[in-house]
Amino acid sequence: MSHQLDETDIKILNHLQKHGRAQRNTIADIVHLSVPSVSERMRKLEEKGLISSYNAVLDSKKFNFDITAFIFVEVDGSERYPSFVEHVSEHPEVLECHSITGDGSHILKVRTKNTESFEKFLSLVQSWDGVSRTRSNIVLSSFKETRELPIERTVETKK
Amino acid sequence: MSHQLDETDIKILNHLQKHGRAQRNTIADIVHLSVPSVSERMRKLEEKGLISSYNAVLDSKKFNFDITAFIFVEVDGSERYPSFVEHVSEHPEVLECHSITGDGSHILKVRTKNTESFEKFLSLVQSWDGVSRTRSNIVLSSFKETRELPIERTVETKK
DNA sequence: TCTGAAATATATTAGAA
DNA sequence: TTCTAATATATTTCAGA
Repeated sequence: MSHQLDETDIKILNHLQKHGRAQRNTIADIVHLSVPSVSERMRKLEEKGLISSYNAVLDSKKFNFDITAFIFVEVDGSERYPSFVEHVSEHPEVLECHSITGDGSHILKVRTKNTESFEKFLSLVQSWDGVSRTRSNIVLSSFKETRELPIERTVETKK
Repeated sequence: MSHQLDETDIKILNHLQKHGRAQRNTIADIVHLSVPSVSERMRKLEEKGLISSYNAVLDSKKFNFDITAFIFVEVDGSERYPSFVEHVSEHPEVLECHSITGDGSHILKVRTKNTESFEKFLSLVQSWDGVSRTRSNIVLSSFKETRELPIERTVETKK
């Protein structure tokens, strides 16, 4: 099944990607539609699951999360992947967990308050069943960090 | 300067991290305060910059973004970092760009529609001044992907 | 800071084109 | 799908504790 989105839907989505709490009348002005029309479109976009969620993004620095790191993990034996992923999901300091091609089977993006808590978490990861090696890259500075998708009019969406 | 957040602020922030468009009366019920009190607290949290932004998160799959990859880039000579970062910032397929410790000077998180567009972007990166090497890890599957911070009551925030 | 009541703004529903 | 008008909700303002 394939959704068809027009220019207006794209504009609405692009505005919501940047302004998640935007009011319907603000969006109505932008797309030159009435408020009920915008409401109806938003409802459909949400219903179809095109919008996964709305989130407030907090300022990491102001909450004293000083360490961001990428950890490459080599988990030996794919039969151990599920238990690894389960461990990961229990730890909120893990912002991302992906299985990847190339060296290492998984990459984690981790955020902690300081080097001490990072080191502690790293040790924990290394203690998990199947974890044979890790390699960490600590972030020194971040220039861009977003989840905004570059969607366009010509984009055909599916499923 | 140091902010002092109480249990109620934390609850509000945690709810907004998961439900960015939550209404004030819903939050008021959760924290057992009146709506004006919740409004006032939200206003302050935003004003202090603790909340950086509110965003709608779109479903990558439904928009046919099939490729997510991490690219390690080695940029030779730190005097070339600024031009590299500038290039990066012009490309919306780059979701993240960080300078890091260890091998490679930067890591990019990139999202494209398909392998073709990824390959094209990778070639472009390799053509930028100062880029001497890249190493890519393509994401096979993602188990967790969030920007939610694990904030708690005891957290002392600063600045 | 908080609350409740009033005023205002925003969102939803109904009905027609 | 869209609109306008009517209704319902939500938010803000403000007086008072």
